[in-house]
Amino acid sequence: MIKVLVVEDDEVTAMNLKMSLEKQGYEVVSIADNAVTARNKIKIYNPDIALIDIGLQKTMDGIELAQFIREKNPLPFIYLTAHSDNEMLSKAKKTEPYGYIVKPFDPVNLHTTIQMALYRFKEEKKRNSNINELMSDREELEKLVYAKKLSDKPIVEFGNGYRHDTGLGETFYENQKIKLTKKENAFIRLLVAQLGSVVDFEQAINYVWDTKGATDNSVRTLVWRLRNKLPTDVIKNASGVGYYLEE
Amino acid sequence: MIKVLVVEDDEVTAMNLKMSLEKQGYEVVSIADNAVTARNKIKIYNPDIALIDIGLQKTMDGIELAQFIREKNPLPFIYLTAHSDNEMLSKAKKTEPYGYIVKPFDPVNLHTTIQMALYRFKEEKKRNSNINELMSDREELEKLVYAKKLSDKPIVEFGNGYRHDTGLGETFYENQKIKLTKKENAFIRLLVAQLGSVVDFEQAINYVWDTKGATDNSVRTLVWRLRNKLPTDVIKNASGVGYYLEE
DNA sequence: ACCCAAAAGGGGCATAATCGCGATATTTAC
DNA sequence: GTAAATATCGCGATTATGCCCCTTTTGGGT
Repeated sequence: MIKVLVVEDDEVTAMNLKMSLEKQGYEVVSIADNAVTARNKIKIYNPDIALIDIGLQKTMDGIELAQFIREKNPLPFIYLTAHSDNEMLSKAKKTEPYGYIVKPFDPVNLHTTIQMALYRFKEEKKRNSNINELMSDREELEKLVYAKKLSDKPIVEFGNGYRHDTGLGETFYENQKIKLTKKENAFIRLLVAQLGSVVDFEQAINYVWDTKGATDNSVRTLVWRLRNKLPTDVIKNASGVGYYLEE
Repeated sequence: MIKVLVVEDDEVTAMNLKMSLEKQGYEVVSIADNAVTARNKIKIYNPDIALIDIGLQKTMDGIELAQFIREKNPLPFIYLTAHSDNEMLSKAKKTEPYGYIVKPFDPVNLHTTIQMALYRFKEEKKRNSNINELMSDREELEKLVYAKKLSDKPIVEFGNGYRHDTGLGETFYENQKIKLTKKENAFIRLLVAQLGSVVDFEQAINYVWDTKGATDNSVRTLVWRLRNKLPTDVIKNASGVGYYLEE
């Protein structure tokens, strides 16, 4: 049986609604006379649909209640109204109600509107879950692309048997990866980027070191360590200038 | 001015509607007394909204007209009805009308219903274009993935005795499945996808964690837990860079 | 909605790796 | 030949990592 929550502060209207609904086979789980109560009742009874008097006076009006429902507890809702000024209308339409009934209500109209609202809600839910599926699909793809570090950046060859993958930022000698530290890697990247020309000290310091900077000797030490890790002698020195890679 | 098409075969009702609408500032571009005419009028006048008598007698009834509108010429439409049996109701709700008015209509109700319908239609249109954007986004990613042939190699071997099933997302050591948590699995997937190169911290965070992100320490802890579950030492560290799998 | 167990996050500290710098040897440029 | 530039090393400082523990968050089951 379809569970209906009635939110209406006029007792007479509320009872009329209740009777009319019950006669048509609906179950009125509760009647709330204000928005706060309504929120609680929704949590407790988990109704299938709510009929909301748009002109509730206390604490929060019907429109705010509808916004709460949209955000926190999706549920189809139908507005009940006695009259309607333009301001209220423009607010009400922003909540995209599932139906709208002008008092005094007609029982048949009530039934029809509820049925339509239930149907639309069901369909929208379906559509939303489809959309969510698509979204998570898309995210997975994005991650896959990211994981593979998809890049059309080139692989540069140098020395004799060296390969540097610009995308990965890694260096290989005869297809063997060379394990380097962060700064060593950075320096190699710089040398590769400048393949064919000399990297001077200042350039190296600016590129490899951030903020603090370093001395020329730091660069020399770095080169020394790097040379120890590279099987062959590919890092050449241009005396008085800097370093370069053998092509 | 908002252009309204009235589809109504009872002349008296039609004229009443027209007058009421015009008094409220709408422009009634045409009145059709049957569905076929209505279809043509829609093409000619391109109305903003249609009011459809649900009980049209000739050729095609209002419901079928609504279906035509949904499929061929999107437009918000509101049903008008004098009475409603259950069969008609169940058909009508499947077309998800933008509004529903019981005759005899109340002018204020008419206005309100039209405003709500127009608003909802506009919002739905926006949402749909967002969805379409997402879909085409996704398609492009898919193309990229296929172009780079990323989704190949269902089973990857590494370490010495490790096997990772890309499809299942499961990892085995000597044919023994290793039970891992969600994040552990995600990290392994990333390592496998990057087999042969280093996964840096930033990449790990982006891939394994969603939105919220994580700190480097989270990654380290994750690696630590993972290493506890793997019988041998296959996850290597590249100091200052990240982690990689032993091939 | 509630509870409980598993999973995840993050702090702290010990250990390990990296880095910077100075001292000294070696090479290079002229 | 000599001064400047560079290579080489070792040691202490700095930084990164491993490891463990405790707290918070998740997620499944009733």
